[in-house]
Amino acid sequence: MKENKKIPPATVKRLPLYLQCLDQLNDDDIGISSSKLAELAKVNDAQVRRDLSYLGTLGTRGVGYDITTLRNQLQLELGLVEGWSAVIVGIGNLGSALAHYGGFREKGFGIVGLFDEDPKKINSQVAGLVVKPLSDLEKYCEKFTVAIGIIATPGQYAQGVADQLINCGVRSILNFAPVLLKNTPDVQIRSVDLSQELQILSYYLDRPVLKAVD
Amino acid sequence: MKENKKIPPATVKRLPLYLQCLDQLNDDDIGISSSKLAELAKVNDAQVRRDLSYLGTLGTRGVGYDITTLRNQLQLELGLVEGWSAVIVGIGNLGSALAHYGGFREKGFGIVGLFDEDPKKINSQVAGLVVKPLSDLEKYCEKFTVAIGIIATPGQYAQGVADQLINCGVRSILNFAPVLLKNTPDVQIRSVDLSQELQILSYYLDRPVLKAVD
DNA sequence: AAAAAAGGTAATAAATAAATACAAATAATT
DNA sequence: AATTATTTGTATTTATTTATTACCTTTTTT
Repeated sequence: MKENKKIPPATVKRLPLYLQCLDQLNDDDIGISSSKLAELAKVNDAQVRRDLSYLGTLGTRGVGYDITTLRNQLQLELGLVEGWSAVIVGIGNLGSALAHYGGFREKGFGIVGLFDEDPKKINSQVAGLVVKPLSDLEKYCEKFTVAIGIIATPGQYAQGVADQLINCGVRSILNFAPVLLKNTPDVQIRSVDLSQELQILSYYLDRPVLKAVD
Repeated sequence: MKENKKIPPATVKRLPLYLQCLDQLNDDDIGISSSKLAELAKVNDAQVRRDLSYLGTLGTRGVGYDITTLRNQLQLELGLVEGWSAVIVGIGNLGSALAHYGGFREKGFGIVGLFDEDPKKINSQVAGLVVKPLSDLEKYCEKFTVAIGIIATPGQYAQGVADQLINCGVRSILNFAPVLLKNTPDVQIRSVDLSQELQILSYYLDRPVLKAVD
């Protein structure tokens, strides 16, 4: 099942998970079996093999998967070797936390700009970058070919910021503001709503036996 | 379809979304139809009706849903009126941002304690609370009947913290550390991995036509 | 009285996940 | 060298979950 680029969304969602599991292994481990990886990722072992088969023939029968090869292929498929540039808009507590978050750079994403409209924040330094006004956004997007916009503004500004980002050619948006952004063709939008996550947990607080969805 | 408490996980996940959509309406709106709500939440209108039917017979045929009733029922079902207490462990940039985040209190969650092991952070004030060492966790959990633990530590400490939380009787955990926590019976664990979200976006950067899963 | 609007729900379709099975390749053992 | 055990890759089936369609009922409007 090679070369066909239609990887099911549910599989795509698990690929970063597999990558994470590989990172948790000992440095001296050289190979891993589908059953071991399945155990770490808490999924079925046949599912691991099926998921990975979408990336090509990576394993060796009777042996397992070479960890380095597997990691490389996962990174390649996820586009983590392209060195995508990202900007963060809204440098409050959350935006600032995101700017400091090491996990982004580690995975190949470079934060190249921080933006805010608050005069008190503009020109201040956060995580080694100078916060700029939104009017500089277009300039930055051109200069750094920004691929990803991260929105961490209060809800009421999020749609406006999204529009500006899209206008500047940004095709992927990760939204932390607690609002639903308008869909735009050819633009991928993912939203993480912290309080919604807590609300889902809250539902299951009364019902500890039930099983939640990821 | 009343009284039966088996609401499908996919539906539970959408309930906070519906609540959010209601908040975006004008104050003078009194009622809403399933099709209007569906438009706001970007789902199918029959789905809205089916989802809401799990909460009982809330609407009126030919009329629609009364917004106040709907909001109350959603909050009730999600347990947002119980006033759950939560603690945050790991007061770095992200933990600090979470402590300041107003959305939690707004939805009825009270952050009653902040914990960290770094001596430089212990006894410092963050968002009006004093950061305490983990050794105080048990005391707090008893005193405030803490229901939810939020983990914002570096990955390597997350499992240990989770174990301690569970040990103190906490039954729900929201994990921001980039690791998979062990499953424990009767404990609900939700993980938000910021870099995984970005990785999923990254996959679709090359393939703007495909549709991602939530 | 008829038509339009809107919820509730049964039935169907689609997507996802899980399980099974087995051929093919490799490694270990005898 | 032959046999046995292991493990991937994949086809097939089955089950489960989720989403959509269709239609009936109730209410409001004309």
